[in-house]
Amino acid sequence: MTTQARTSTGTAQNGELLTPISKSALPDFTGYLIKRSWVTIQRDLRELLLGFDLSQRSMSVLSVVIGNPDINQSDVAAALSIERSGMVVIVDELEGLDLIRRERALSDRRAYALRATLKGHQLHDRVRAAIIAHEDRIFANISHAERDSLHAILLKLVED
Amino acid sequence: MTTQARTSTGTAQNGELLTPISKSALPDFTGYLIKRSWVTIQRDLRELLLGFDLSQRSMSVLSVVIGNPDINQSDVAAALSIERSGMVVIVDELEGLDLIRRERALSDRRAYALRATLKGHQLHDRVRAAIIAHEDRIFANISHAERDSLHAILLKLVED
DNA sequence: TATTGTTATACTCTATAACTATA
DNA sequence: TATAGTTATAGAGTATAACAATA
Repeated sequence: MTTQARTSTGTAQNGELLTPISKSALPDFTGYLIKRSWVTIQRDLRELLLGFDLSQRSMSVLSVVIGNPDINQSDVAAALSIERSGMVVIVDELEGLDLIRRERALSDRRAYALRATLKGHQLHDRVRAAIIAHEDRIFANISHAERDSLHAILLKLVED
Repeated sequence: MTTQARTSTGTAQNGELLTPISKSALPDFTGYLIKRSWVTIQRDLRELLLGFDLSQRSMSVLSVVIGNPDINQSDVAAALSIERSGMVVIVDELEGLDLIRRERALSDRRAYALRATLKGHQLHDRVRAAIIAHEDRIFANISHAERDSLHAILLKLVED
């Protein structure tokens, strides 16, 4: 059982990264490419949102609340495919930052009617612009046609 | 401050799901569509791999080891963009299932030379076939041309 | 000094169950 | 009975730091 050793280290002598992943079956799977893309994007996005005191989830909630004034927490959770229980801390966070408010729903005294504050709207606009710039960076080396195509295909995929 | 209540419940009277996410800024971001796609794919993939006693990470490691015989743990970690420390439990798991073996590297007594067993190769082939079928299901309602296009664009994106 | 594998730790995210007040 | 919000909890997954053996 003579086990021949590899050149090790992960960086070849010329300084170029050797990525043995290309020699596996993984790049054949579109699902795996989607995962890797998301990891890359997420890393940059997290940094960006940190500058606004936002997490990815809280930005998503803020965006849905702005698009759907007086929506309640359960419906936001359903829209984002997250659990109702997880909404509490996110809404707490956003309320603490004075970005949204929990108004009392008139027709149902169990529920809140979520609404963004002026500050919430203003921050959302700024973050939106920052994310557009971030995506321009991420997709810098693929053409506009390819980018549009990517967007359209993913939209169809997500819509089921 | 008259807060008009919404129709609530998340499912309209006709039984159709109302997804207010389409009324937010989120679907404008390709990054968010990638995230949602990954969540959808991952849910199905997890179930699939569970039937083989594999996690997503352990399947990835098995695949890289098979594609790069006698690779060491650090290089696998680098290829998959995960931490070296996280490799330990994954390799333990794969070794416990008799899918890969930790051989001693000849040239470097600190490192292991990872190699898949016969059982590992056979399982990998079966899982690979199952994932291909899984992706056929996931991408059932988009054309082959679009699917090829999606794959090519994501490949370019991941490669940097 | 630097690197491999390892352990411990912590932090985030997610998933589940149970409770209260309303419906 | 069922639902909205809440709390507590446990499980993943991930990231960091430190250590022993070896380079």
